[in-house]
Amino acid sequence: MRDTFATNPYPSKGELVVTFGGYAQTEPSHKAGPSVHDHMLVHLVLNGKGKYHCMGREYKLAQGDSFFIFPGDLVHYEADADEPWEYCWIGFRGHAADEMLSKMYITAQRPVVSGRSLRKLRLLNNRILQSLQRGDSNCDLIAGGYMRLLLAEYAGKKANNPTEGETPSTMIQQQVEQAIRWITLQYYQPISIENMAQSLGYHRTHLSKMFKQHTGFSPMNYLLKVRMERAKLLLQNERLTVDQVASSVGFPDSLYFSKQFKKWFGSSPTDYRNITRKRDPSPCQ
DNA sequence: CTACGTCACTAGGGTCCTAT
DNA sequence: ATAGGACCCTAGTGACGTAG
Repeated sequence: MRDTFATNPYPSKGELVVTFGGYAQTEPSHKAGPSVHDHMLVHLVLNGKGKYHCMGREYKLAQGDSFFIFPGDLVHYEADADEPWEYCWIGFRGHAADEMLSKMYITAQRPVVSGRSLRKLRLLNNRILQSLQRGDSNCDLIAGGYMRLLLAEYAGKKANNPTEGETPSTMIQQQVEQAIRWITLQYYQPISIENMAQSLGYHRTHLSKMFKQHTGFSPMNYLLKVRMERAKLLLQNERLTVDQVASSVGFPDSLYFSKQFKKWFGSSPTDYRNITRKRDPSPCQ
């Protein structure tokens, strides 16, 4: 099977909507991220090995394992150098998805699921991908249906609830997670770390230290990362000017935004837009 | 020992302005 | 739209103190 990517051309505003899906046989040590997503993602490892980093923890994954990515969480993952993983993924959103996952105890603190039938998971992933590739007016409905079956498979016979041996997340971890949520919800507004620390009930200095210790990023860098990832997505919308994109991600000054964008990605916003336009002339292929 | 606050210092983020 | 320079202020960080 060749590397594949398909988007849902008619995404509804339903409670559980599949937005895109894909398949890839990665190169050795291939890296994705660190990045923040504005939707949920589930990856199923079909073959090989890799590592997934989420909330400051590392998870080693192999065939049959799945990992979830939650909106607003900074994550990265990497294929094994000797046995790079082959995986498929589904992007989805909707308030029901959140609820379903938390009922299964699948959270940012417990993002990995093992021990489910690889055959069934692979089949459902394929069905979702095929329905997106067909791209007809029913694909949203069909993909959404298969997505429910997929989540039911993850729910499985035995719940994914915490085992006794595992330690619950500490107060500090919870505060850092709260700070991350705060940033991902407020990134489009002018944010001061002082304000954020105050609203979370901590001293600015202390919060910065905790944040860096748990995420590897300073709060300011993390905020910048969230903004830049979001800007990259918005730039794919041809109807938005650079100025509009800048103000949508919390930069009142588009000049300063351009500088930061170039510093972050190595090309200016307009260059980036031109490059992606050339590379991917039709958004839903 | 851990969690948190305070202080002082420094790097660089953010803004403004001008030029292209 | 982008680049570059100047300047001010904010954020990051290390060292140290305090409370439980």
